[in-house]
Amino acid sequence: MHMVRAGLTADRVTLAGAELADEVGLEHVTMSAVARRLGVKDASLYAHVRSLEDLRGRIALLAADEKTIRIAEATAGRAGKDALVAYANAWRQYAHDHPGRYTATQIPIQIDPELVARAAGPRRAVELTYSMLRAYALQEPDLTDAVRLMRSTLHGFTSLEAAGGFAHARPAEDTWVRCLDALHTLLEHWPTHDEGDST
Amino acid sequence: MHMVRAGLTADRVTLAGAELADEVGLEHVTMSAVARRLGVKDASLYAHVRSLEDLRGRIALLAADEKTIRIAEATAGRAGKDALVAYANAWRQYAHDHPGRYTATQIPIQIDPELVARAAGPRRAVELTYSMLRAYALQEPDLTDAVRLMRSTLHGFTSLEAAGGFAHARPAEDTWVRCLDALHTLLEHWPTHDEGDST
DNA sequence: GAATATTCCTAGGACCCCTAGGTTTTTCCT
DNA sequence: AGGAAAAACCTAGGGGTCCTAGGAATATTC
Repeated sequence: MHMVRAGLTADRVTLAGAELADEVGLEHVTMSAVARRLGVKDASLYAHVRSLEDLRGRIALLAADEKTIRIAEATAGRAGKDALVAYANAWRQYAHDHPGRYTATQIPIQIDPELVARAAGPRRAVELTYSMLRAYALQEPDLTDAVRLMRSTLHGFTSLEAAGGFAHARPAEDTWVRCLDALHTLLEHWPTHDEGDST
Repeated sequence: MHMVRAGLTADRVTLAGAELADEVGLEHVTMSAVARRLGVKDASLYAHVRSLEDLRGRIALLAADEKTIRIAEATAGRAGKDALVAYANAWRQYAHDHPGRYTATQIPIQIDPELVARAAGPRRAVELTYSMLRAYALQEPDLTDAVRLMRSTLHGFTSLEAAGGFAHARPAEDTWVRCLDALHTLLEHWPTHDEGDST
């Protein structure tokens, strides 16, 4: 007659939501569905998670953390083009392995600031990118611009690829390799400007 | 006593949905909300639009058309870096002016094929990109790769920018200009490979 | 072992998607 | 012009979702 408890926790709820997102897509992650997966009534989740919006934010933070860890492991001990390729591949691979979690990172975020503060992922990710680009010896503000270009390109590519944006004519994989080559060359010959515009 | 009709049509419903998306975000575009905006009961919309999913698809196609037209107008009569900058600015400006419509173009699309066939937007967009890059005299498959890199970078940048991905330290506008410079130089010095890898 | 805090539940309101079938307006045909 | 046919819009309602309020069962703490 002992009713055994499910042992819920904010993290366990978030994880269930993340798994569900990878399986059926983030837009189908609902309170009811997560509750069903955990063998619990939907109302029970609200003791651990403020709202569906909140749950989505937590999934996004989880994904950011996981992605950062993967990139850190992949780039450890590498430098220059080696590091660049490892960084980019880890990014893309994470998006492939966890499509639902990855799309969670794209949503215009409205997350509890207190949560964000505790999550090391995003901050760590920026540091990683900067140190990965160190080999190219760029000076500020070019370094910041290069970081942003990197993130834009990687995010754009994986995002378009996931949405089926590349027709089947040429394998996305081949384009990916060439784009990394191109980024590498670009970073080596970054067009530095004198601050004064000639207009 | 004449009940005046709203004069609904698939296009008018789509437009109302698109406007709503820009105002309150695509995720808040609901059948009921669109119906309210049109002064109509939600059930009335189903005579013109198959479902909410269908409506979202139509908004995405509308956005693709509009964006393509803007880019076409902006790049008309330009070539080389001029054309590149005009193309990219038109893209980014559209995303700024119509954030809801723009995010509609990002969703992994599941649209009625018959609708897609009638919409000239996407096809036209690809042609535009190819002809814009013609000035750089790339040969296939480099041309396709360059097109994909362009789209990835532009989409990634505007998407990250919209999501608030760039901290306030350096104005996004400045980074944007530098990125366009970088893309231009990259396209001029595209790293062509001999087909055989030396491994 | 009793008091307290926590976990999970039931009940229910408000909203949303979508279908079925009826009523009113418009269009079309002769 | 008048009637038939088509289209536009409605009401009614089932089933799902999010979320709150408050109650019952289980852990935890002293």
